[in-house]
Amino acid sequence: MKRTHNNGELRSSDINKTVTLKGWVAKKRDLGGLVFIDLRDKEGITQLAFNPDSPLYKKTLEIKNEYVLEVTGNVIERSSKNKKIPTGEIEVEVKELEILNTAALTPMIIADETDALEETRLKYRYLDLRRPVMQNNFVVRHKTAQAVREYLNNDNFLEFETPILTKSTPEGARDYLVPSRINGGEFYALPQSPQIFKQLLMISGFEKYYQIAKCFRDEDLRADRQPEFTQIDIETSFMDQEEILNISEGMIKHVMKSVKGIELKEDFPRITYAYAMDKYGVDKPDTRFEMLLTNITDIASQSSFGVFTSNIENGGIVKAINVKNAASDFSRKKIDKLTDFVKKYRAKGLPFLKFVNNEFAGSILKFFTPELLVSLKEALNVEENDLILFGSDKTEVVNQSLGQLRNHIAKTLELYSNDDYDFVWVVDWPMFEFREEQQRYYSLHHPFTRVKDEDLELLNEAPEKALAYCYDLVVQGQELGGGSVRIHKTDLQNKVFDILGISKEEQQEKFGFLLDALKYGTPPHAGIAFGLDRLVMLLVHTENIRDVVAFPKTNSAQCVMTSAPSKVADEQLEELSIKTLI
RNA sequence: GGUCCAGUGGUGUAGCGGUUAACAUGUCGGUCUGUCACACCGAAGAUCGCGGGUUCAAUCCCCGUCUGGACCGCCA
Repeated sequence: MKRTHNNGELRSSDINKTVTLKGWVAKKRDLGGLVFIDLRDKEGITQLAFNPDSPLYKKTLEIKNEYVLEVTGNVIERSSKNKKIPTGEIEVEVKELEILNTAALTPMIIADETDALEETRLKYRYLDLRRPVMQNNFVVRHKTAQAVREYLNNDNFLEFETPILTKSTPEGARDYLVPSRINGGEFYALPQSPQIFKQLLMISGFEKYYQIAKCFRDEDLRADRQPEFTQIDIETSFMDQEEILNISEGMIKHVMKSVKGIELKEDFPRITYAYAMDKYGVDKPDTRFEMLLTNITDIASQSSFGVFTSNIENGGIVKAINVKNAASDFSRKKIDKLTDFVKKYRAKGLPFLKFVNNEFAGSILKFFTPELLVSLKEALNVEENDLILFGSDKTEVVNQSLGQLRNHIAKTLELYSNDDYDFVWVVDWPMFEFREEQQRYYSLHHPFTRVKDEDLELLNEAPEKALAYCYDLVVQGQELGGGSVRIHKTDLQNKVFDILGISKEEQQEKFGFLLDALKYGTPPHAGIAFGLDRLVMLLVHTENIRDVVAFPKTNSAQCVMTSAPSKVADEQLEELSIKTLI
C-alpha cells in the first residue's frame, strides 16, 4: 500500500479520513490494553491508537522501538490533545498493521535529546542521523545549496565540475596524494580548491563559473575543520572587486531569505584588514559586541612598569581591552583563569586594573602616576566597575592573545546572540607576510592574488607592505568566505612567484600550464569561495562541523563507522609500486 | 609535534586506597482503558578502555598505551 500522508501533516481537518502511514516506532506506550505508538518519519510524529478490543492488540505486543510499520486506519479526534506537536489534535485508529521490519535494540535513544557520547553517535552515524535535529541540519544544508544554485543560475552562472585527481602544487596546505597505477611512482593530489581550474575556465571564456566543490586538505582537524569540506566556488571574468562583493552579498542575502526567512536590508559593512587587526586583534572579527582593543603603547611607555617599558624598548606594543561593568564579576581566581587562557597564545601574563569606587585598583597601579591614570581612563573610556586587561608583547602576540580573549570573555558573559548576523567584509589584505623562521615571504591569500595597482612598485621595495585586491566575508567571528582579483598577466605572476622564492624551474614544473595559458589573452578575472559547511553551521547554530557533515571524520581523521583509513592488501600496494615504511 | 579533559551495566553519569561498585535511562517480566518523558511493582545486566608498576589491598595513586573531544602549532 502507498502512503497517503506523512507523519507530520494530519490535522483536525483530516478527521474521518482513512489514511495509510509508514514510519519508525519512536515510542510505544502500553497502558494495559490501550496502546499508543508514536510513528516517526522525516516530517514528524503521528500518534497511533489501538483499543484493547482491537484484533490488532496482540500484534502490538511484539512491537519495539525503531520497528518499521505500515498502518492503515481512521483519523479521529483525540480525547486528550497534545499541544506540543503539530499533529497533537488527532490520532489514527489503526485497522491494519504490518510490521515492515524489526529493529535490534539501538545503542542510543533516537531523539533530539540523546544522551549518547559523540563517539557512540559517530559509530552508529545512521542512527544518529535519524534524530530530528540532525535531519533538520541536512534539510537546511540542502536548502542552502539550492538557494545558492538558484541565485547564481539566475545570474547566468554555469555550474562546472573540475578534476578530483589533479596535480600537487607547492604553497598552501598539505596535499592528499593518490598513487597512479598506470604511472608507477607518480601521484595525483586531491584538490585543496579548484583555484587554478576555475581561472583556466575564465581563460576559456566561460565568464561566470560556479561549483559546489569538495576540497581536501591534509591538516589537523578542529571543531570547525574537516579534511574534506565543501566550497561554494565562484569565478568571473571582467569583474572588479566591487562587483564580486555585490554578487556575493546578494547571494548570501538570498540564502538568508530563502533558508531562514531573514531579510538583510543593509549593505554589509567593510573594514580593512589593518583596522580589523588593530581593533579586534584578529582577521575575522566578531563585530556583535564592542570591547575593542585600544593601543596604549604611548601611555604605557611613560609608566614605571618594567614589563611594559622593556617590551616597548624591544619594539613591542601594549594594548588593552575594557570589559565594561565586569570588575565585580572577575575575582582574582577568574582572572587567573583568563591568564591561563592568554598563555595558550604565547602571552606571558595578563596585567589588569579594576575601576571601583571611582578609582583604579590592582597590583600594577603603583607603576602609574595620577596623570597617566587620567590618560588611561580617557583612552579606554573607563567607568565605574570596568575591568581593564592589558597585553604587552610583540604585535602579533598582543593581537592574537587579546583578540582571542575578547571573544572568550564575550562568550562567557553572553554578550551576543547567535541570531545576530553581523556580516562584515574585511578588505585590503596584504599580499604577503614575512615569516622569520623560514626567512621568506608567504602569500596571505594565495599566489594568484593581484596586487593593488597603486602598490605595484612596493613589490620591488617592500613586498610585505603591498596590499592586494583581496576580501574575506566574516560573520560572528568566523571566516565564511574569501577571494581576490587574480593576476591575469604573465609578468606579474612570474614576479609574485619570484617573491615567494619559487625557482624558475619549479615555476615551470608546477605552474607551467598556467603561465602558458596566461599568455593567450587572459581576461581580467576575480572570484571568491565560501565554506558551505560553515554557512550551514551558522544557519543551524552549531559550533561543530560534524553536525552538518553526514559522515564526518574524528579528530584523528578517521571514520569510526567504516574504520577508514585502513590497511590494504600487499598486492594492491605492489600494483601501485608502493612500499610502506610501517 | 605539543597541552588539557574524558573513558565505570546497552546508553549517560556518580563514586571511593578495603563498597554487595551507586543513580538515571533503556531492556526483560508483571499490573494498568487516554498516554504523550505514561505510572506503579519486580528482575536481569559491569573484565571499572588496555598493559605495567606502587601497595597487605588499585576502578581509585604512578608510568605507558589506545580511543574520543577541546585547543596551540599547522590550515596559501
